[in-house]
Amino acid sequence: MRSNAIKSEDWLAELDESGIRVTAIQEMLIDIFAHSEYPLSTEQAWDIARQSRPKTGRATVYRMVEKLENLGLIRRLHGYQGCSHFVPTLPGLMMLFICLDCGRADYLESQPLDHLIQQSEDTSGHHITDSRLQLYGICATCQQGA
Amino acid sequence: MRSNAIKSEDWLAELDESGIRVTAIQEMLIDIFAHSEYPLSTEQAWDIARQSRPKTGRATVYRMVEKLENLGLIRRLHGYQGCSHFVPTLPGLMMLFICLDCGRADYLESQPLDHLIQQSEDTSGHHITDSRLQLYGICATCQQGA
DNA sequence: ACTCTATTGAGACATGGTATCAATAAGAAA
DNA sequence: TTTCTTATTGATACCATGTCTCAATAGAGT
Repeated sequence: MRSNAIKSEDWLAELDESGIRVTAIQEMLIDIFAHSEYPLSTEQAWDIARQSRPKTGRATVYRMVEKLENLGLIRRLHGYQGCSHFVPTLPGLMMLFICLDCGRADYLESQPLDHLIQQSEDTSGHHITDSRLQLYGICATCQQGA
Repeated sequence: MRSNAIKSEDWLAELDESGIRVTAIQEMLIDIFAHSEYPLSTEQAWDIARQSRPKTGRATVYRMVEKLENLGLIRRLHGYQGCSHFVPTLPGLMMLFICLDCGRADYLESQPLDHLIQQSEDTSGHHITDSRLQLYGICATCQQGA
C-alpha cells in the first residue's frame, strides 16, 4: 500500500500563505493527521491531541479540521463510519480506495477518472466542477493475510 | 434532465419479497421518495409524511429510510448537505450528478465507470467490491437559464 | 515590553439520529 | 369473523456529533 508521503512543512507553508495564523495547536493537529496510519475522525484527532496537550478545546479541533479541509489538505471519506473520517490529500490523486478489512486508505492513479469526467460532461451537457470517487473492498495486503 | 421513472409498485414488490411487512406508512414513504423532484433528507420526508398523517413518528421514518437504503431502493448523496439526503436508485446506473444550482440529481451512463474500476483493480491488486462516484456542477438546464 | 487582533478553551446549545417500551395493527389460524 | 401472534409504530428519553458564545490568551508587529 502506498505510503502517504506528506510533509508537515508543506502544510504549514500553505497555511501560512493562506493568511491563517499558525499556532502550536495547529502544528500539532497537522502532525496528527499527516502521520496517522489510519483515517481519523475529528473526535479521534481531539483525543490524540489531548494526550500531549490536555486542555486542547474541542471547538479548536473542529475549527482546524474545517480549515484543513477547505484548504484541501485533508479529505473527508464518504460512505465509511458516518462520513466523519479524514485522510491527508495527495496532490493530483483523486481516486481513493478504502480497505473494509484493515481500514487503511490508498490513493490510486486517477488519469482514467479525468477521462471519464470529460466524457460524461460531453454526453450529458452538464458542467462538472467537482468529483468524488471512492472505492471499497479488500486491499492487496489483507487478501494475502486471509 | 432524465426523469427518474420509478414505479412505487416495483418497490412494494421488493419490500414484500424481503420479508418486511408492508404497511400504510411504508407505502406513503415510498411514494414520497419515489416522486420527489429533489433529493430528500429523512427529516424532510418526515415533514411531508406528517402533512397527510400527522401522528407519524420520527423513528418510523428513520427506520424506513434505513430499510430502503439497505435494500438499495434509495441512495445517499455524499458531499452535499451533510450527506443526509437521498434519491431513488436507478438499477444499473451508478454515476450520479448533482446540480449545485437547482439541487436536482441526475444519473449518467456508467459503463465507463465499470471499465475504470476493472482497470484500477488490475493495477492496484485490491479487490474492489463497491464504488461511489458523484459529480457536482451546473446542469445543462441551469446553464441555459443563467 | 506594549498593543492589537486572531485564536483558544470552556461550556451551553442545537441538530441529527438511536433506544426503549407500551400500544397498535397486520396476517395467520381457528 | 374472531382470536392469536408478532412485527411495526409513536412518544419520549437519550446520546453523539458538531456549533455558538464570549472571556481569556497568545502571536506578531511596533
